[in-house]
Amino acid sequence: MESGRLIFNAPGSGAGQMLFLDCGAAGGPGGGGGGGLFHRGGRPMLGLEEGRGVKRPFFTSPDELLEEEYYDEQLPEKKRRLTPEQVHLLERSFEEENKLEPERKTELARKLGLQPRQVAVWFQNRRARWKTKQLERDFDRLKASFDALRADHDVILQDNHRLRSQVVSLTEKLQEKEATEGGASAATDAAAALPAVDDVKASLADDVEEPTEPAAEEEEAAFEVQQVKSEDRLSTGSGGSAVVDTDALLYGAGCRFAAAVDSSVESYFPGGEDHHYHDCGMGPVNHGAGGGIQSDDDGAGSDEGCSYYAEEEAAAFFAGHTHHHADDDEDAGQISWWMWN
DNA sequence: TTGTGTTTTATTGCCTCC
DNA sequence: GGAGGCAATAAAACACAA
Repeated sequence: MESGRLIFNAPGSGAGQMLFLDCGAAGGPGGGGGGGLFHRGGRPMLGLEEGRGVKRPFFTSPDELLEEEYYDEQLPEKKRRLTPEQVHLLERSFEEENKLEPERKTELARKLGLQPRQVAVWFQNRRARWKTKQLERDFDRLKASFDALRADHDVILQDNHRLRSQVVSLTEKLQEKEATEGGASAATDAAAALPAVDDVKASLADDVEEPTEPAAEEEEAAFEVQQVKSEDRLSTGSGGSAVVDTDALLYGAGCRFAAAVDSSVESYFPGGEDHHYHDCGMGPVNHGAGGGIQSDDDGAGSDEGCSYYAEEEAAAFFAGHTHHHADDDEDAGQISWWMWN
């Protein structure tokens, strides 16, 4: 499109209503923005004159718009919004397929009375908006997962504290008896008391999920170190048999969190070599390979890249913070930071 | 009316793919 | 090298509260 008369749709006048604009030799505005379309690398762009000083209301009656005089005097102005009809058709088209092949672009432009370039720009901006929304949805899902997991974690912590107290009091009782009575009768009592402690251990061990993923060697080592630390803290008697490993519980929770995070974010975060978002679910409809929205649970095949970030971060977070569980607010702050960064 | 925040339309520059 | 995509950004249009 060279400079000259451009066909433009009149806002509020329906898709078929055209406006004719006088476009001077378009000098592009410095930097982004500015009104109208200009030439860029051979692409047609719309150039609009500036500074007529008279504004036409967004919705103007068709009668007004049909008056040639009106156009001549009022129209060459700033950028103009598309009509609701135009937007509706564009939205429908976007729902069908969020990418625009040249034929479809031309056809849409013809139907809407727009420049193909305008259609392309609209799709581009629409994809950007969709991506932003998708990011928000992913964040909400992630936050919900985190909140649920945190509640779960709090319950487990409370159980843990209660059982620890139980173990300590039983141990103390045992030691008292050993000290006061001594001899065979105390040993008998102790033997009677111990199964209860073992039961506690056994029930807790059932609660603790084994890490299902083959953890990295470093993480395993860290896990073992923390396990030992926990045992050290608790070994007040009974040969350390009464250890309830909070860290193991948290490690299990961490794995569950990583799994939750993984399934939540994989719909957005880019994966593999191709960083195009559609590989992680971009697009309103999945039209064959490489395009459109994926359902929430069809990401299994593409989770190599998509899940990496979340899983690693979550594992690192829990591995590094399991012994800080007393300070829950700090943890919350850190996980929030992680989610925002 | 005016100031301010949000949305929409469009440009620019860079990148990737063919 | 051209075409097309995306991120960042500008600026007009719009919404809304004071």
